[in-house]
Amino acid sequence: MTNLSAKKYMLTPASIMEVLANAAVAEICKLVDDDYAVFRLEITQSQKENRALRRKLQLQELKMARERAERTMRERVLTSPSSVKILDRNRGMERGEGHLTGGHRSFVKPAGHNTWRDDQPITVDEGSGTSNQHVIMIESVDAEAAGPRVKQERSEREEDPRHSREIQTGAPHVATEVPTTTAPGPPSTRRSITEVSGPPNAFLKSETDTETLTVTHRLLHTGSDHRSDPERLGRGRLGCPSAPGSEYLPIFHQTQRTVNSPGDGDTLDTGGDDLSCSYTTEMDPVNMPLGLETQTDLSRGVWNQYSSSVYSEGCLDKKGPVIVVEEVTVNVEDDGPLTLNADKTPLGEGHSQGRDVLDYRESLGTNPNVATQSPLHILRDTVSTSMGPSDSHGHVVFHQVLNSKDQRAKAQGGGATSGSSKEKRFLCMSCNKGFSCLQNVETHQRVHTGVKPFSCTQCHMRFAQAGNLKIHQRVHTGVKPFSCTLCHMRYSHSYSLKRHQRVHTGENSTAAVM
DNA sequence: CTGGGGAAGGGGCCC
DNA sequence: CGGGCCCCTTCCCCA
Repeated sequence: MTNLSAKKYMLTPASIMEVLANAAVAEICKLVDDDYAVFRLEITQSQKENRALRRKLQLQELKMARERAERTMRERVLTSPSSVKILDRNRGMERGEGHLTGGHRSFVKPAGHNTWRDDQPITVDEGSGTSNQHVIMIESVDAEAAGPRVKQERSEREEDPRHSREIQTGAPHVATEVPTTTAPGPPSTRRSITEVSGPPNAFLKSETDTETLTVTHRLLHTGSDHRSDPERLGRGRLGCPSAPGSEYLPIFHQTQRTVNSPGDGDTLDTGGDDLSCSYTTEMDPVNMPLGLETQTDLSRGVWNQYSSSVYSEGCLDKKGPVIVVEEVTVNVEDDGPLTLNADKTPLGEGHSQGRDVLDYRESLGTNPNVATQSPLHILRDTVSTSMGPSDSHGHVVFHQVLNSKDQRAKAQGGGATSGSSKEKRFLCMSCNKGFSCLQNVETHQRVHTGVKPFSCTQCHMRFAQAGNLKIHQRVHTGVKPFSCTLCHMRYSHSYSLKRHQRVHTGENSTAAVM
């Protein structure tokens, strides 16, 4: 009774849970033990079978070796033949010594044959080794199945990690051959660009490397790689698909978009009767005239390291990754690393406009260079409450990567922390310059990226802005739509006219003195 | 002074 | 109505 009462006393919810847990554990243990016993039985049986087979094999090989030895001895005694002939007779399939390399031996020889070779009393082959017989057998099978060339390629691929990756992914061998045949022609250039966009990893590597890398990249992204799908690239206004985690440069996206943009066509029409200027966004590392030097350096240096996490593929120009931050407090440190309060980023939440949201924690965690090198981060404060968890005390420290132009731009624009900060909701992460709308900051970021999507086919000039290209067209067309009302002077630039008119008004002289 | 490129601001249109 | 995008305008700078 005392025991019972004690038990009754112990039957608290905790004790019940404990009892149940113990029962469950016991049951699980029992199941595990049963299964384990079964498995162990099977394993022991398999091991027994293995041993038996191995023994049988050894015996058979021993028997064959003895027979061979006896025959060899007999023939030696009778005709003193060469060992090669002996081998030929015995095997009937001599394949030449060239294949009997150590590597092949090790490649095909079953590990279990070591014991057999150790026991092998036969040394008749004189150099080839008895184990080579097995090698030859297996090689012959391989050779007949795939051919010598295939075998050679395989051995090469085994040395090349890229090849091995292709093998793993089942990639056609064609992929590895593409780079070797690429010529610096337009098609290859386009393709190279496409690859580049993927990873800034491959960004401005040689086309060969780029291609190879891209192929692998695509293979690794099968099924989810919408970037390589031209139809999925952005077109039109809403053409920039959100591609979180994408690794392709937006330049492609830009290519698709701008080429098909009716607005650009209008621009060309209004700009003149010439349609010579294409709005292609091809990034030709070779032909890229001027501004891309910056991009080249950046890409070579550091961009490629963070591209995958930073770039929103297809969205460099149109839509960079956006950090949506509520009530951001911005502190600018010239050389300090960028840090971002992780709580500020609505991770996993798409932007209300389908924009990519950069997981800054991940980027920073995987690559510290992200913060210091990415010109693509746009910091945006928003009043949206649906953006995910965030506290209202964001603290962002930017790292400035400023070249001379950036400095100038900053001087002009005043940066995010100066001027009409209320209006400038969008910040360039590279120079902290604030912009009133996202489009402007996206255009601005071409300053850092060096992306010039608009190219003139007549002189191969490239421009980051379509309007500048249009104005540039007047160089070729000779159109000077701006004429001075006070003199005969005509100008292609509106501001040139305005500047000229200062001459008439006398405003210019004072400005010059100042 | 002029020619021309780079860059930013902003308006208008469209969805 | 708001946001996004296109395009024009404006300004700066350099050769």
